[in-house]
Amino acid sequence: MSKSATSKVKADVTLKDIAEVVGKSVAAVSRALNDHNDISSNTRTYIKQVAQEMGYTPNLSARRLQKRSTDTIGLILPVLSPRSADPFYSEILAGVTNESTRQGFDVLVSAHVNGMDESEMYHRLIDGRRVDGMIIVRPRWRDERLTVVAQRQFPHVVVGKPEFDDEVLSITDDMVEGATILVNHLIVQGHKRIGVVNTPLDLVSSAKFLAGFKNSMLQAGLGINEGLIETSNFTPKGGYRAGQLLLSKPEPPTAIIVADDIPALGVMAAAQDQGLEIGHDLAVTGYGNALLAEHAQPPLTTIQRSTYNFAEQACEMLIAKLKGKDVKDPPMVKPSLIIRQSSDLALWL
Amino acid sequence: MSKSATSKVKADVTLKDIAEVVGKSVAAVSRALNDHNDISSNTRTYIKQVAQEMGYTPNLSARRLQKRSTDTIGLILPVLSPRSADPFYSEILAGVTNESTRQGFDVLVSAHVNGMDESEMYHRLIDGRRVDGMIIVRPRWRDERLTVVAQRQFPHVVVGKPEFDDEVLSITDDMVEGATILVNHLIVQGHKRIGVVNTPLDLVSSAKFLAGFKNSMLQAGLGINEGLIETSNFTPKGGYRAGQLLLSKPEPPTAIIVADDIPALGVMAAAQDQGLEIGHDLAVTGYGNALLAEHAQPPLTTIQRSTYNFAEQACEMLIAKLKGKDVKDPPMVKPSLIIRQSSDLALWL
DNA sequence: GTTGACAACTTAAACCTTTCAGTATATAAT
DNA sequence: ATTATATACTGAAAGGTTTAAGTTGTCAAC
Repeated sequence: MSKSATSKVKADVTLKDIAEVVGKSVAAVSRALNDHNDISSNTRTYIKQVAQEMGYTPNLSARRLQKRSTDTIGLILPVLSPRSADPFYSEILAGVTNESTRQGFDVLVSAHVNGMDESEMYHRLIDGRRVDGMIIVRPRWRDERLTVVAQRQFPHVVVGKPEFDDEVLSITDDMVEGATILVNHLIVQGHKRIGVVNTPLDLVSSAKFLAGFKNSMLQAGLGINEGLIETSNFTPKGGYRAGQLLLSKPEPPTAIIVADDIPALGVMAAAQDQGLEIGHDLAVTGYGNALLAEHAQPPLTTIQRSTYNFAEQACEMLIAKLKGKDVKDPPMVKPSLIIRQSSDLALWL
Repeated sequence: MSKSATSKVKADVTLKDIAEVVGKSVAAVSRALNDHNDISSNTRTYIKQVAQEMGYTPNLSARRLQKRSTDTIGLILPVLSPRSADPFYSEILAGVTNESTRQGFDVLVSAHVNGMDESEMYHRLIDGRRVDGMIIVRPRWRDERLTVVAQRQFPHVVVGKPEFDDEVLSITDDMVEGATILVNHLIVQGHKRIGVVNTPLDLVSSAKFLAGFKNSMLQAGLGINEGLIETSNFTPKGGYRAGQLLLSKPEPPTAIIVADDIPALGVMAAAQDQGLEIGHDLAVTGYGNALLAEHAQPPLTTIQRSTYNFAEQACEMLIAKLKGKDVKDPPMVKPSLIIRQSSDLALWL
C-alpha cells in the first residue's frame, strides 16, 4: 500500500546552496557554471571551485524541464528472445551506446513488448518527451514507425535502406551489390542452379537482396527459377525450414545464398542433416559476417557488413542533427566478400 | 519561430490547457488523471475524456522534477567491441529491457567508455538523478561500483555472486556446484589430468569456479596440479592462448574445463590447430550454454546458465525494491549439465 | 557633467507537475 | 440549530534550472 520512498537522506546540493555560500544570486551561479561570459572570470572560477567542493551535480529533470530537451536518444528493440540469436541488434546497441556516451548523450532502450503495438511504443518515448531523437533499424515497407516520427517531425536516423530514402536520413550498405557479388562468386565456382533464402519480405532490404540476385542471374544468362526462392526470419530454425524446402525440390539447387548469416546456419544444418557436405555437395553463403559465421562448421562465406559502424555513424548523424547541424546521408557502403569453406572447393582440403 | 496558437505544429498540451477547457483547476485535472478519489467520478471521466481528445501526455521531466524519481533503471555495459563476442551482455540487456518495459520502466544504457573511469560513470547516472536504481553485473572483488552505490545508499541489484552477499541483493547460480558437475562428468569419462581455463581473477565468480574444481578433484583423490590452471578473458582469442599454454605442458591435460563458453571456443581451436580431435583426444567443456556452444564444432558440453532469466528477475527485484517492497534474494540456481560431443566419446560416432 | 557603453551582476518568470493546506457546500448526527 | 463529517474542489507552493529583462556601478568620451 504505502508507496512512500523509504529513505533518501542525501541532501542534494542545488544552485541555491552554492549561491548562498558564494554570496551571489542563483542566476549568477548558473551562468558561471555554464560558462556564460557575463560573469567575471574571478567569480566564475570561484563558483566552480565551490560547486566542485560541495559536490554539486545539476538536477537533470529540472534542466530538462527548462530546456525542453533530454540529451537522450531512443532505441526500440524487437522482442528479444531469451537466447538472442541475432548479433545484429547487439552490434547496433554497441555502436549507438558507445557513440552517444562519448558525446554525453544517454541511450534509452525499450523492448517492443507484446500487448502494445509498435507505434504505441514510439508515442510513449516521443510524446512523453523521454528522448530527443530516435534510431530506427531495419526499415520496412510503409513503416509505421517512420509514419509516427514523420507526423511528429521527430528527429530520427534510419539504419538500413528506407522506402523513401530521399526523405529521411539513413545509412546503409548496398545490398543489391552485395547479392550480386555473392551470385557472381558462385557462378565463377560453376554453379548454375542457385537458390535463395531471403529475409522477411516486409523489410525493404529483402527486395534489394532479391534484385541483386535476379539481376546477376539474368546477366549471366541463367534465368530465374521462382521455385528456388524461399523466405526465412532471422533464426537458425527459420533457415533450417527454408533449407529443407529448397533441398526437397525435384531439382534442388547446388548453391544457396541466404540473406543473413543466422538463417544461413540453419540452412547448413538442414543440408548436413540430409547428408550433404557443405562446400562440397552444396555451397552456402550468408550475409553480415557475424561471429557465428566465422565459427560455423564449415566457416561461412559471407558479406562483410559493419553494423557496428553503421550504428555509430547513425548516432553521430542524429546528434549532429539535434545540435542543429546540417546533416547528409553518407555514401552507401560498398560490400566486400569474405570467402570461406562453405562455398569454396579450393579451401576444402 | 513564433509559437502562436495558430501555429501548424501542435503545441504540447499541458494540464493547464485541459483545466481551461473543462473549467476546473489544474490541481483538479492532475488529481483526476491520477485517479485520486477526491474528484467526483463524473468530472474524473469527463476530464480523462477531454485529456484523451486533446492528446495530452504528461511531461515527464516536470513529473520527475516534482516526484524526484525517474522510473528508469540504469545499466552500464563494458566497452563493447564492434563485434561483440560476448552473448552474456546481450542476454542481460534483453532480460532487463523486457522486464522493465513490461513494468513501465525505462532502461538507460551507458557504455563504460575509456577516458572516464567506471565509478565516474556511476556517479554520472546516480548524481545526475538519471536513474532510480542500477543493475550491476559480474561483481568483482572490492568492486568500486558496489562501493559507489553503497556510499550513496543507491538501490541496486547484482547479477552474479557478490563478495559480500549478505549486504546486497543478488541473483546467481551456484558456480561451485557447476564446476563440480563438470569435473565429475569428466572423471566419469576416465579423465585424470584435468586442466582449467578460468575467467579473470578479479571476478568473484572465478574463485567459485576454481573452488568447485579443486573440491571435486580432491574428493576424487586426484590431487591438484597448479600448473594446469590458466586464466583467460571472455574472448575466443584469450581462450586460444590459454589452451596453447596448457597443451604445451610436458604432461598436458586430457580434458580442459573452461569457465565460459566463449574462451572455450578458443581452447578448442588451439587444440584443433595442434591436430587434436576434440571429444576424442581432448575433452573440452564450457560454461553458460551460449548459442555459439551449440553450433560449435564439435558441439560444446557446458552448463546451462539462464542469464536472461537472471536479468529479468534482477530487474523485477530492483523495481520491487524501488516500490518500497521488501525483497529477498532468490535461492541460488542449481546448474544443470548439457552433454555434447566435445566431452563425450559415446556421442562421437 | 551629461551621455553612452560596458561589465557584472540581480530579479523574476518560466518550464509543468504534484501536493499540502485550505474552502465551500451538502449531508448526517446530536 | 449546531456541530461534525465527508465530498469536491481551489490556490499556492515546491521542485531546480535557465533566461529575458532590468539594475547598478564604472569608465571613457565629448
